Amino acid sequence: MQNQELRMTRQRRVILEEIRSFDGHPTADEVYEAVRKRLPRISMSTIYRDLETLCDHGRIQVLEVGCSKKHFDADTKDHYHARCIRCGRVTNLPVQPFSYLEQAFRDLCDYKVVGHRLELLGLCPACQKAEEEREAAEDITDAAK
Amino acid sequence: MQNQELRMTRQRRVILEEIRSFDGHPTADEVYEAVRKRLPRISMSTIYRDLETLCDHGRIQVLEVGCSKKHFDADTKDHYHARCIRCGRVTNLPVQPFSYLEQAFRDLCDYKVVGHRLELLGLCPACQKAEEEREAAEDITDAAK
DNA sequence: TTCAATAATAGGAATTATTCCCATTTCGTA
DNA sequence: TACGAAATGGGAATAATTCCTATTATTGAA
Repeated sequence: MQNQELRMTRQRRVILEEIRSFDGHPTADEVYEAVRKRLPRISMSTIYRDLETLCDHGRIQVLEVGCSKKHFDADTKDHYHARCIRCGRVTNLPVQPFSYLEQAFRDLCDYKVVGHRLELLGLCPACQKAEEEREAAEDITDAAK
Repeated sequence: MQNQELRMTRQRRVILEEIRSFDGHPTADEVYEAVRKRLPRISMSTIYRDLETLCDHGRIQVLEVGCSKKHFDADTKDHYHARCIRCGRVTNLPVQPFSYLEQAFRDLCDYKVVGHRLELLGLCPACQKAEEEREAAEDITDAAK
């Protein structure tokens, strides 16, 4: 892959723009919903096909985080992510990847190491807030008994 | 969850035994194939249901590695894994998880951190071997031209 | 330009992994 | 042994993704 010639069709341009302006890293259906507002006739096949094409041409990368959906990232440099265990939101971690880890782990297994992934798990700000409100509501209910 | 009373039915016992004796950490369908040799009438629903039940009771853990399938691990202590990018095989990494990472990353994002996952990516021994053989075969083909 | 070859798209069917539903079976205990 | 609760098997439903195909758009040669 990675041939020069990537036809920048309207669909591909909008997909790329929406991934770039997304707060966090969207899944395929989040890309679809965003793009659909601008190109109402776009189809899910085009979303998936173009996401793959954009990956092949190094314009985006696919994040395989520990959940069932793929996430897409317009920043193609290697970096770590935080993932919300409640809503699935995926956000960048501003740290340089620890390249020495791969060398250090090389002797711990018989794999031919080609990379690593590090993922922080937690509650995103929005879900923390929802959690707190839920707890507050429960306290009121408990107190009323 | 995590109630005392877990009925150790024949199905559950065999599922647990097969996960324990598996080389690496099997997916649900690998568990199914293994268990089926001993209990030919077992159904996929039972596999999934019992895997979940065993998780709920802390007898196994589910590994959410960066791929579409869940893997199951009879070792419920936190640990890191290596995953083969070719065949998907998941194997333990004999290292203590770096607990300090979570504290260190806490200030890098606005998430309420509850854990982290580290995954080494590479080629497992079997896939390395297959790769080498494929390359050797290609060399012969090239030379014959 | 105009036309043919090529590439991309929309829409829907197919596939994969997983979950859900329900009638039947099994188990623990009264 | 018999009853009620829990577990099972089998298949339908769901979710994410991939595949297929007829139609549409684009490119570049005449």
